[in-house]
Amino acid sequence: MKVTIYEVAERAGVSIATVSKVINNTGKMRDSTRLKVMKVMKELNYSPNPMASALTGKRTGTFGLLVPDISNPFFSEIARTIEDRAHERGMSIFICSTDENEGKEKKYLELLRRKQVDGLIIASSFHNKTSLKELKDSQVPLVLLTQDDPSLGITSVSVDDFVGGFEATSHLLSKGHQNIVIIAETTPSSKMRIYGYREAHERYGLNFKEDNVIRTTASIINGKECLQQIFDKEDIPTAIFACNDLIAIGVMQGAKGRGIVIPEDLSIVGFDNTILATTTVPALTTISQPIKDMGTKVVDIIIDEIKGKNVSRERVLFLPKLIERETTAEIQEKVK
Amino acid sequence: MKVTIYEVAERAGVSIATVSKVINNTGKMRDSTRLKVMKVMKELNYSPNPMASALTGKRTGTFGLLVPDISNPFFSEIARTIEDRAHERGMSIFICSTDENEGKEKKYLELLRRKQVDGLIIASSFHNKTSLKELKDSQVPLVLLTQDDPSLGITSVSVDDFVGGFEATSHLLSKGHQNIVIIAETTPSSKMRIYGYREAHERYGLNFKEDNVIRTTASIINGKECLQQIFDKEDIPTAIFACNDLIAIGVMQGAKGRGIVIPEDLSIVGFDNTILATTTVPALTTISQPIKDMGTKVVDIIIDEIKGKNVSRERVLFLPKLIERETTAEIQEKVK
DNA sequence: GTTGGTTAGGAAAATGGTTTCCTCGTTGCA
DNA sequence: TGCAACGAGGAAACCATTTTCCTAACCAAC
Repeated sequence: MKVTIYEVAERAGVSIATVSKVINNTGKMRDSTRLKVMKVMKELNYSPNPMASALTGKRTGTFGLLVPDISNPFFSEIARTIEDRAHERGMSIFICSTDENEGKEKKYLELLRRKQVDGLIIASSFHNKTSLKELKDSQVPLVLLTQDDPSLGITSVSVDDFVGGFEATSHLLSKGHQNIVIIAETTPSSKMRIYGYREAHERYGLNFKEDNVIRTTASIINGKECLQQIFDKEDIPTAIFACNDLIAIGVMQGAKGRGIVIPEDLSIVGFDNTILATTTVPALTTISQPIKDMGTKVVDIIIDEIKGKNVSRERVLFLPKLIERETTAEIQEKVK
Repeated sequence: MKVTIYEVAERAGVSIATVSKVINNTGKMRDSTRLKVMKVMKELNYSPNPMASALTGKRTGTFGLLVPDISNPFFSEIARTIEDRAHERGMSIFICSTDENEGKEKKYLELLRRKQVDGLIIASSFHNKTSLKELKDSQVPLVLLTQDDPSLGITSVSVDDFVGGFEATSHLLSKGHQNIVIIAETTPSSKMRIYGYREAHERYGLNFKEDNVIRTTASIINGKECLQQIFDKEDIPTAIFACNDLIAIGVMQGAKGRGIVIPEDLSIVGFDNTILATTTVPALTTISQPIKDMGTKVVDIIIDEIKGKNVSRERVLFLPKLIERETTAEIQEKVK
């Protein structure tokens, strides 16, 4: 039922080898022949079977995208730009949500290899560095997204987390806050944000307190719990820098439950600038990542790698930007 | 470099035919043979090349999921449950965002056919009924998700939109609202919600006014614009039923810009119960769809169809549920 | 007119499986 | 002991391509 290369060949009065050459634009032949074949292909609305091509070693035209969780708005937003760019460039993507779980990471990697994806975009932060190294050594075109571990020497595109952490913290410090808690994930990018937080403190001549660093994983509920935890202690902060919007929102909800008024009693800065940051009341001050640029760039890079260009490892860092909305205020207001 | 069926056959001292039979669990053979082959497969960590299998007419183990926009939280949440269930059952998915755009729908359909997906889950509401019919006739296993057009006679799983519209409106009516505007999309499911809205009015002995139906497409900005539009007219409603959370949030933002207080001045009900409904302040009263159940069910159905079971057309309707939060109030409060 | 160099285009192997017969050895029964 | 029936496993065709040689035709030059 599907039209094959044989039918095209027959109709055009040539051999399948010739048709194949027309398809791939290889080999030499008379223009008249090429044109004739192309005409027939058009007539028959023929397009080569990707499975068969893949079998003989050609690309599959697909790549895998590993994210922690596609239902997390940050990742669904970036997935969308990746999807668009990929299709623009003739590729399709398999999306897998790993939940940052080692078992799933491994399983999906296995699966994607079997599907013979041409490349891999990894936005899930492999806690297991070994498997990442293996992957790198195994020749599969590979780009890290949203995480940037210099020690691995893998091409990556991400936001400058250090700067992001620095900006967020500086913003808070500039408003007079001195006791700022940072709620971070256990990922490398969070680590860099913590360094930025630390650096900002130093610039302001303040000491970095290890106690002010809380770790959790990204979810609203976790953010809420952290808030509880923080306010159950005696040393209550005046500001919180949450390493992503989900956590920030959890914090906001927790605060509301406790009758803490934002930003008067507590300033909050998030990270990612997802759609969620615009829908809260008060709207969330957050650090924005240039999602669209990042998605586009990462696709372009992986396609280059697939095509064998650009063998040099590249680390692309986009600049984050503070989006000031309504969850941060001068410390004085509180004193009032 | 990849281990093939030939190597397995050689190591096990059998022919590739036998190995194939072991893989597919077909044919007769001595248990000892089967075991031996299985042992070798394990040793070599062999798994069959899906491309080769697909070439010979077997399934590819993939299916396509067409959604309007994966960055829309409702769809990313449902995509996640679909993804999980699909992987559980050994399938992978290609996700495509159509933006409800005819050109893209067509393009992606074409693409997915070429990729020889085993089936299609369509959550994007094809305005072009013809191509949906063609699809249906073309034998590809097909399930509609989130939309349910009885006239098409295609297997579908969705929420009972009529009931949803009815519940949302009844809730508002029961709170004393008499002038309720409904902001709907131009999709079949919105149509059913409008019917529900209408039915609820009739039950309350109220007339249905065509003027109270506003149409737009799903986005925050559109919701905002609708609010403007509504309040620029002389006949101002006391409640708005938005056919999805995005629009509802737009309405809330628009209201805030105009100094309209929710729910005192205006009650709002959304639809979908996405994560967004929980993050607004006040939290959005909305109609929830059992996303997890729907995602799981749709995957199970499509797999049944792929396997050739369940040829009878099935229409699964899940019951929506009103989640009362903080954006709806008794009309009296306003009078006070 | 023969030789040699190009070139267009084709034959066939290879890719990694599935599947349809076949064959051959064993068993059951008369 | 002889024959049919059956069960285990293999040979080979097939799926839709790509790719590597080949071959034959053509032309120029000697």
